[in-house]
Amino acid sequence: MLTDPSIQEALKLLQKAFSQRRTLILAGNCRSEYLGRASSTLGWGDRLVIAKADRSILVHRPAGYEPVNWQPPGCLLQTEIADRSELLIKAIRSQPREILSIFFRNINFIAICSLVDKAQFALHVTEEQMRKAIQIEPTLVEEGFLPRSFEEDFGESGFTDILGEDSRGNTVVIEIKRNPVGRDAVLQLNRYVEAIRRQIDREIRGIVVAPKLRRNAQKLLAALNLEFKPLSLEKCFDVLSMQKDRRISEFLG
Amino acid sequence: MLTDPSIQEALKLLQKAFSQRRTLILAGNCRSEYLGRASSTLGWGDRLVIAKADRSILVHRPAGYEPVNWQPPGCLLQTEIADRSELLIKAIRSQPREILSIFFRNINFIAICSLVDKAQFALHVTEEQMRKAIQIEPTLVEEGFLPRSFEEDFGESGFTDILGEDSRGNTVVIEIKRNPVGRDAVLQLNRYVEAIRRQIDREIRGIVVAPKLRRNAQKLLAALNLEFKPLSLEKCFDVLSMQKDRRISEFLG
DNA sequence: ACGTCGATCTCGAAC
DNA sequence: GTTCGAGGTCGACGT
Repeated sequence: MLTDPSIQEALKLLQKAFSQRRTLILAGNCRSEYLGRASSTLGWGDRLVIAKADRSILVHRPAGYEPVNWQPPGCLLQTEIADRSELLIKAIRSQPREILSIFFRNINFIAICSLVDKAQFALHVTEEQMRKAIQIEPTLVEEGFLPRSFEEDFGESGFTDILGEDSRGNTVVIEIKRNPVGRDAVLQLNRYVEAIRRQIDREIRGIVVAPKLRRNAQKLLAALNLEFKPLSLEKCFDVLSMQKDRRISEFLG
Repeated sequence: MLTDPSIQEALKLLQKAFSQRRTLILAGNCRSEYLGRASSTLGWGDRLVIAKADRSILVHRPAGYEPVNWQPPGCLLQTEIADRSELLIKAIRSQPREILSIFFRNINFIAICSLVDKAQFALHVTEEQMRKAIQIEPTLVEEGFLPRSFEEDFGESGFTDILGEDSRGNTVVIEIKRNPVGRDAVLQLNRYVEAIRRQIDREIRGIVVAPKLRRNAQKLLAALNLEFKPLSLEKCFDVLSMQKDRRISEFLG
């Protein structure tokens, strides 16, 4: 940890941090250039730079969620003195070829630390989990629904989320979305249904399962003769936690 | 700037930072919970928390480009003591309703600073700029191409990038992509072309303009009777900088 | 407010 | 390696 270091002191510390694969936090006045998939320039201003142990690097402005410049994990991190008085950090990626250069003319502080984080991140109620909930409890779609397969491949048209049959034996194609459904998802489902119609000469129903159907997609859905089944994330969560409880009680005897 | 502060010291500093709308950087051992559009939990580990003056907050693990938890700008930031010995940071957003809770049991350091950054960020050669380049130099599409309108609305099918005519007076629909084109973009163009065919009973050509056409999209393109015109970002950049030079020389007289 | 679309998207999984 | 779809996507722009 250094406060108001000279460029020379900073250089030494950064080289140490990079070679030892430690996490670096740096606040200072800098400008930056990026050249690669696109190109960008950013003039002088106070920013925060974070270089992680996995050799990813982020440049954050004092506002906004997203970094203004960055390089993904695995890049090559270099540092040197530029123009005699500026500290230059270069982050180079080779595939695709991209270079980020950050020039500092003043440094507020540098912090170097070794962070240990082995914890498991768990995100609940994703589309995958909605599918599992339907697998456990097919009536979430409708009474008598019978799932036959999950993530079926249909060649150039991609995948359906669930294929099954309704109580009358009709083929049912299901598209699951965790977010309110717009035209995109309806068209996507339609492509699957069309692809299956080309293969099977039978009655086929297409159902979008999601928390909500957007108003602008309603007409399209009707025009394509598809259906919508509302399913809340809370409901999925309930089904999944019930399953979990059951597994625990089975385990306990 | 505080190193190894007590929970009480940290609390005071954070409350000051939040009320004064300053940038906060904090490294420590924490766990977190998120509930909102989805829900997530993350166990104990060393992480970096950044709370900005615009009341956005990021939680970074020691690896990866993306924050593991976050809250976008404008959220409500609160801090308190939880379970007698833990520092709790709550970040609450109301639309949509989302709550992020971060519990610290140890704090390595806290840095608070006022960052000033008025610089303009300039990103070069986006799709918008490719469109401008074609507007300036229509032969980038083909000899004799005549742009008629840009970003034309076609109701439920969305927008075309450029509408125009070729040298024989045929209507031309153009879809611009800055990245290699896959099936998605081809299908998107096809939707536009179909939508126009429904309105106009004339010969219509659909052209995808992009740096590259992916192999998997070639068959689909041919099957739908659409065309591909390669256009590199460099070429667009040249045209745009030439235009800029011209504007400067016009300005100089 | 909602809807649409681009992004240096990132990330992961499947092939 | 490439390709593809999901994301608490974010952010910008339009209605």
